[in-house]
Amino acid sequence: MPALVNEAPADTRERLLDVAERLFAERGFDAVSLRAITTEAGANLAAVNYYFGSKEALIEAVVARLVEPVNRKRIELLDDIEHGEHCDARRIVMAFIDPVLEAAARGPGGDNRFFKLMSRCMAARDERVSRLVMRQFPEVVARFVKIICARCPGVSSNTAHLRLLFMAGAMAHSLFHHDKLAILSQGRCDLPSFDMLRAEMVVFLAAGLTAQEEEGSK
Amino acid sequence: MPALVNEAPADTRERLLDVAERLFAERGFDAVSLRAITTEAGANLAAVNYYFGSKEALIEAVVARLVEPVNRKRIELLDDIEHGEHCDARRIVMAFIDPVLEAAARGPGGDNRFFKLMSRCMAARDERVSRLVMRQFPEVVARFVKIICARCPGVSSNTAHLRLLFMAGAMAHSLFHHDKLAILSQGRCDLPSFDMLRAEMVVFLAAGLTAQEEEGSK
DNA sequence: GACATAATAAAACGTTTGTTTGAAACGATC
DNA sequence: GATCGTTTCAAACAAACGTTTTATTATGTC
Repeated sequence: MPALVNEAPADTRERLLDVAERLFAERGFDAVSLRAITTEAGANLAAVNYYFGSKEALIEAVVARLVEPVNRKRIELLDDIEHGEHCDARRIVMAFIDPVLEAAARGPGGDNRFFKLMSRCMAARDERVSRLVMRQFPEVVARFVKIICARCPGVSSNTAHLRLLFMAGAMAHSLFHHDKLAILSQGRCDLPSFDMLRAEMVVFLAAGLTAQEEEGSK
Repeated sequence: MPALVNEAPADTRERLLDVAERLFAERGFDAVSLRAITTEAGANLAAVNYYFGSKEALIEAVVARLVEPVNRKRIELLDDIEHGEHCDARRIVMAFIDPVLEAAARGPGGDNRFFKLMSRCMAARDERVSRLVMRQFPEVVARFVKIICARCPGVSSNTAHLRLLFMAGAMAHSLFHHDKLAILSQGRCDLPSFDMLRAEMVVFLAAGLTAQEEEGSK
């Protein structure tokens, strides 16, 4: 028994989750085989089905472990805002994106695995993940819509829902693809740090969130 | 020979592209087998490899046929703006999203296949598509960045690149997932029509595009 | 030390996948 | 009408997949 050594191999179940999380983020759910996961985790092929029952259940476990604390933190931040007096739109935006950045910072630095997996979930084109996400987001959506309507003058409930959708897309997309800016810009754009990305996102999204519909103009 | 009848069966190659486009949009590239495509297209399994060489090449052909005219139209609209005198930020946004909506309107009405496939490409988490997209977007990115810098006071090139990323994400995400608003909002949100979605997007993105970074505030 | 339970291991299962093959059918040209 | 290139077809390929099974090892309990 390796006792209390840090970086200990942990138990198999946990190792499977860790490896699966990283590989799913890097390559997507379909492109990662159970063999790739178990091999890299130093476990037997049957281990996934032993601990989780199926690959689908493993995906669910990975996603839940990832999304749940983020949404919990979001609710916390919204509580803070609601109990405060004045409220910038920026704070609403930060309540949306900061828990994601924060959770990512807790993981092993350097890689973007958290971002990638997070945005794979948020913008899930995969029906399995989509169903799970659909279950975990209504509460947080309702809370955001409520506070947007209350604090952003002239924004209806329908508009708030749509703007939330825009925010989610902008965040997921930019977190996932920001490193591709080098190619897309043909080297003409500095790669943004996360602080930079966050700051730019807050400005952009807060402006969009509080935008007033103008009359006229095609 | 069925002569000049409309809705004629067209040639096999074209039918494969049409079916593949629809199925890829609905289920994703990995989830669609060549057997599903060829069966639905009334062709033999070997037809894909006969006409395209591989499944990957078929994907490339589908995506290229889809993205190319959209980006060409974008360039056209940017030309119009550049030769005009005054320029709303809204027109820049419309130059970005309208070609997508327009191309979708040309297809068979009702289904969202074009949106879905388009956003599968734009936000491609699939490496194959990603590479192709990376090749087709730099030109249009450069043009948008140029015009944003020129017409939006105080927006640097770096910021313009990021805001373009936000725009792409917001558009792709909302076009893909707008129908899920019913579940996400638990029925509290009316499903937006495309006109509605477009109008809301223009307001939101134009505000974000021209946002000024404020000093202070955490 | 014997026993029940949990965990790991190796092997095989039945599918499904993309791709290849070789022959048959078609269409036009000389 | 034979011959050519093009297109279709049925069949089989090897590889990879998720899952299951069966046996073995480790762990903790009485």
